[in-house]
Amino acid sequence: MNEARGPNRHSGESLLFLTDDQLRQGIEAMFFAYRGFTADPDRILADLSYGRAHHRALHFINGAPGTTVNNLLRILGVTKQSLNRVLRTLIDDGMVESRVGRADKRERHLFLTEQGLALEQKLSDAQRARMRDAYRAAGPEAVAGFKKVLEAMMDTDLRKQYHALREGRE
Amino acid sequence: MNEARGPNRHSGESLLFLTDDQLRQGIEAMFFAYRGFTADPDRILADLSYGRAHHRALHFINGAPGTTVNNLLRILGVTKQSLNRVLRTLIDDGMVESRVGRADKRERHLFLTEQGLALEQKLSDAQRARMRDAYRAAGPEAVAGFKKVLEAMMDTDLRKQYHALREGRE
DNA sequence: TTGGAATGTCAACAAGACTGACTTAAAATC
DNA sequence: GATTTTAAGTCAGTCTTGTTGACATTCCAA
Repeated sequence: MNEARGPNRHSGESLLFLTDDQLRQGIEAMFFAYRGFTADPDRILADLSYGRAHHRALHFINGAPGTTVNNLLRILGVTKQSLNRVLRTLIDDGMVESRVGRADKRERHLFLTEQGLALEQKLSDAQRARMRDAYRAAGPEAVAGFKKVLEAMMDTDLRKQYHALREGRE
Repeated sequence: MNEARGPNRHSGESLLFLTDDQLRQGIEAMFFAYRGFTADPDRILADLSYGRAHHRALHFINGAPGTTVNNLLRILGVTKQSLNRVLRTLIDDGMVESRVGRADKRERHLFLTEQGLALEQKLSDAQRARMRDAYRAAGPEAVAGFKKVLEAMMDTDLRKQYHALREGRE
């Protein structure tokens, strides 16, 4: 509405995607998409009396086996008290194993047990299935754009961690 | 790794974006990007002893002035008790006005007050600024792909609501 | 007029985040 | 060798935001 007036007027078609309405639409798309993004694992977790926090821990321990508690803390962006509660239940339930560091005995290195690996698989299968369907429906070019925008949306330090994770897997 | 073996092997480059590793990367991108997405308004809200729930309510009331409580309930996907608590504080603080319906007096129509409008502006300015920077950095084609994938990721009913909101603004 | 729908309220509860203070053990530094 | 710093864990308390369940009110409609 009123694209020719107001502070967001623009000369050519090329900037249409930067109007307030377009940005607002993007914000709502993020909101609704994130709901979908978490919906499938949330359903599985509810039956196990686990929450999203447990999923996140499982996900990142799986992605970087042997990671330390401090490392995980940085990635998840929560306090150690908050993570500890979640980690405690996962260790008690035999999903995660905590091994004292060899070089530095203060550190605890975290690993998924077979059981933990199975749960992580189950959760990420559900999440990947939705991701796969969305990717397939949108096509490879859209996926490239999707990642490009998401990456640009991250905080600088989070973007670094995102890249560090990728490199660790190569 | 091992793209030529395993259950996710593929014949051509065109499907590279559907490997488990690629999907995992997309999942992490969503996680980190959503953190960035909420970071700026969260900082503003913290000073006002409001939370994300207040922001969401303000956002959607602003986008559809006069909406009913039930309507908002559907969009936000929370229980009325949960919304009511948030709405109560916003009404008490003079951010939101609740008017009894004219046609149906059971319904309450929700509007932002001037003060509420100002706060919503402040919050969405911060969020839009990040969105704008990300859009600008990624370019219009990437933005188109971004929206395409996000939309495909939504639940069917949420996608309908997303479209309904867009149509309401035209 | 009676049933059902929309709204609101009270109470209780849980997950998951937070802060702050403190301990233990080990490593690093002076 | 003594001191400081770091990593992890723990205890206690708080806050937000979500949940159920029960119940009252109002009002539309069959």
